[in-house]
Amino acid sequence: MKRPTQIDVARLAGVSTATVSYVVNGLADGRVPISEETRQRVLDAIEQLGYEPDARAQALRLGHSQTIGLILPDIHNPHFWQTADGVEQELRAAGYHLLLSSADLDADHGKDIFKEMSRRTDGLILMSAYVFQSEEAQKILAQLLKRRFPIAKIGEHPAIDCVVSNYETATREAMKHLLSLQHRRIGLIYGVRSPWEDRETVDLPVGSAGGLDRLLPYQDGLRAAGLPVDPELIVTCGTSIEDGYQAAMQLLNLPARPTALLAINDLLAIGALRAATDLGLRIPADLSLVGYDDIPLASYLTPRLTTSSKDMVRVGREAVKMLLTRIQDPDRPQQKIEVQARFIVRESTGPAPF
Amino acid sequence: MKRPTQIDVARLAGVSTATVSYVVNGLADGRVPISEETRQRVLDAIEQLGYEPDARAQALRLGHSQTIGLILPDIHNPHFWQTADGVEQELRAAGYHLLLSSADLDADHGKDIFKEMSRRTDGLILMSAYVFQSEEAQKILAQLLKRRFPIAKIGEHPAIDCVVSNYETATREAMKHLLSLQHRRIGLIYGVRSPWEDRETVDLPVGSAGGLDRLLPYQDGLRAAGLPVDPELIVTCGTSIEDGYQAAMQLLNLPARPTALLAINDLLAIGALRAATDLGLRIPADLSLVGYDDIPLASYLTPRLTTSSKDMVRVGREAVKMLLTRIQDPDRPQQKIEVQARFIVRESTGPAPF
DNA sequence: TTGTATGCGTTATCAT
DNA sequence: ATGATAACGCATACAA
Repeated sequence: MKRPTQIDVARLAGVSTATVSYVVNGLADGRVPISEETRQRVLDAIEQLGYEPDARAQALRLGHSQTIGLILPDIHNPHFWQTADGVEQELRAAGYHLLLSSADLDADHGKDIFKEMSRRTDGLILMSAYVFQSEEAQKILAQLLKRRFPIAKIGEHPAIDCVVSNYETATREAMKHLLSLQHRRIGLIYGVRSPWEDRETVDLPVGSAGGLDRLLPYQDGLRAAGLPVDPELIVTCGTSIEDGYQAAMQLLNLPARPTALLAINDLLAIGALRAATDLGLRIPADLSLVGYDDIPLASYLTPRLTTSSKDMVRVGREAVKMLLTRIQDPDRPQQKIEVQARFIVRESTGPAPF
Repeated sequence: MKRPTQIDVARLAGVSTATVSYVVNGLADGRVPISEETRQRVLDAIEQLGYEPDARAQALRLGHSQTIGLILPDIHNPHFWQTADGVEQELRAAGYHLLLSSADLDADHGKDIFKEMSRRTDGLILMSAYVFQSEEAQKILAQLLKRRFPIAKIGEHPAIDCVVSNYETATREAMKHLLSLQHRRIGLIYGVRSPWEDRETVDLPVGSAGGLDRLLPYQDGLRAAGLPVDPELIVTCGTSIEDGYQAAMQLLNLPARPTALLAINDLLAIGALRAATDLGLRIPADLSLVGYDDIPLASYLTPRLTTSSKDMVRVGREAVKMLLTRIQDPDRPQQKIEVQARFIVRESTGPAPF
C-alpha cells in the first residue's frame, strides 16, 4: 500500500524501468523510440498503480528541483504578501514551485533559514532585511555567491541581480507636496524596528529595508525648505498597525503638534488615522497623513489615503524573471532592474490648518 | 567552484565518506564511534570547503524532505495570509519547511497543483476550495488517501484529519443582533465567486468555502423572524474589495434600501463601507454593516467593524500540529479539532433608522 | 524499439 | 574507530 516506483510499473507492464522512464518523459529528444503497443501497456500499468515519479529522486538525478525560495522580511505586512503574490504567479507560470519562509522573529536563525533554503532550492529571492546584516549571514551569502548559486534580490545590492524600487523620489515629491500645502511641522512615523531587535540594540539599518529611502529625503526636504529637523518629530517604532497608532498618539500629543504625518507604510498610516480620529482630529482638515505602499485598501479608506506605490506584485514578477534567466545562464553579467515608485495624492492630505 | 560533496570533504580530510557522514550527523545512536582527532580534521575540511549536505540526496535516502505543502484558495485574501502565517510559524518551530501554492486562477490546473505538491512534500494542508471539487481532483485525493499520504484539512471532511471552524453560530448571533436592533431588510454580500468561475458557471459551492455557513443561517434567521428571504437582497459576487463596493452599490440603490448589510468577509465589508460613504450614508446611523474574519485592520477602521473572528493563525497552527502527529503515527484514528468562531460587536452596527 | 548499467549524494549496514 | 558498499528512485549513455 505504499508509493509505487518505476520498478513496480515496469514489472506490471513487463518492461524495463528505462522504458517506463521513456514513456513517462514523453521521449526527450524529439525521437520517439517507443512502440505504441508497449506505450499503452506502460500507461495502463501507471494508471492502475497510480504511479507518480518521485520528485526527490528526480531532483537528485537531474540536479534541480524546480523550486525556488523566497524569504520575506515580515510575513505580517501586506506589502510583502503582494510581493509573494507576484513571485508565486510568475513562478507557477514557469513551472516552478515556491518555498516560502519569513525572517521575522528569527534574528539569530536568519543564517539557518538562509542555509536551509539554499540547500533545497534551485535559487533564492531575497529582500532587504535585518537578518542579512549579521556577519554570519553575510558569510553564508558570500559563499553562495562564490559558488554561483542563483540569487536575485529585491532591493539594491552591488554584487547580485536585483530589482530596485525605492521611495527616494516619491518621498521628495511627498515632501514638496506637504511643504507647498504650507505644512511646517511634519512628523515621521518611522516603523522599522522588528520585535526581536529590542534585544540586541541594532544600529540604524542600511538600505531601503531600514526605511532610509524615506528618512533621508524627509530630512533633506525639511532642510531644503529651511526647516529644522526636529528629532522629537521622528518616532521610531515597530511595523504593526498598533505601533502606528501609538506613534501617532505620541506625535499628536506633542505641545507643538505636527500638522502632517508621514507614516513609513500604510499599515502604520492606518493606525495613525485611527489615532487622529480618537483625538477628534479630522483628516485632512486638522491633519494631513501620507502613507507608503498603496496597499489595496488604501484607496477605499475614508479618507482615501495619499500614499506611494511600488507595485510589489510587479517587483516580485521581475525578480522571478531575473532569477530564472540567471539560472539558465549563470555567466550573464549582473542585472539590475528599476521599478519606478509613484507618489499618489488622494484625500488624506490638504492645506495646513492655521 | 561548484558545490562540494561528501566525497570532496572525505578526500581533503583523508577519511571515508562514511566518516564524514558520521561527524555531520552527530553520530545518530547515542554511541559516538569517532575519535576527537579525525572529528576535528573533518570539521576543518567542511569549514574550508564550505560543505553543506545536499538536501535532495538526503531526501531520497531518508525518504522525507521535512517539507509540507499548503494550498491556499485565494492568495489575495488576508484571511488566508493569516492562516499561512500560522502554518509557517508552527512549521518552522518544528523544523519543517513550507511549500506554498495558491489555487486561484487555476481551476483546471487544480489537480496538477495537487499532484505536484504531494510529490515533493511529506504532507499537505488543504483548505476548502473550489479546486477540489473537480472529479479529477477528487480522484487524486482518493488515491493519496489510499496510499495514506499525510493530509490535514482546514474545513470539514469526512475522511481526513481536519480543523473546522465555521461561521454558523456566529452568523446566527449576528442575525439575532441585527434583528434585535429592529433591522428588517438585511442584505447579504455573498462574495464567493472566483474570477475563473465565470467561464464555467459552476453550481453553488458546497461547504464553508462557498460561504454556506453564512448564507444558510442568514436565511434561517430571516425566516425564524417571520421575514421573507428576498433574493434581491442577496448579491453574489467576487471576493475583492471592489466586488464588495459594487455589490453594496447595487444593494443600496434598491428602491427599498436595506438598513443592514452582511458582507461575507471583511474585505467586502470595507468595499461596502466605502460605497455607503460615497452615497452619503452614515454608519451605523443610516446603515449597519457586519463583516467576517476580523482581519487586523477591522478594529482600526472608522467605524470599527462589527465582525466575526475565526483566528486563522490558530487554525493554521492546529492544522500543522495535526498533520505532524499524523506523519509520526499514520495509524492514529482520524482527528478533528474545532476552533470556535466568535461574533464581535463593534461600532459598525446600530439601531435601524426609521 | 527496448534492455543494461551507471551515477546523482546520502545514510546505514556490515565488515575490519 | 573507521572503511567498503549497498540501497533510495530515477534518467540516460550505450548495447543489443
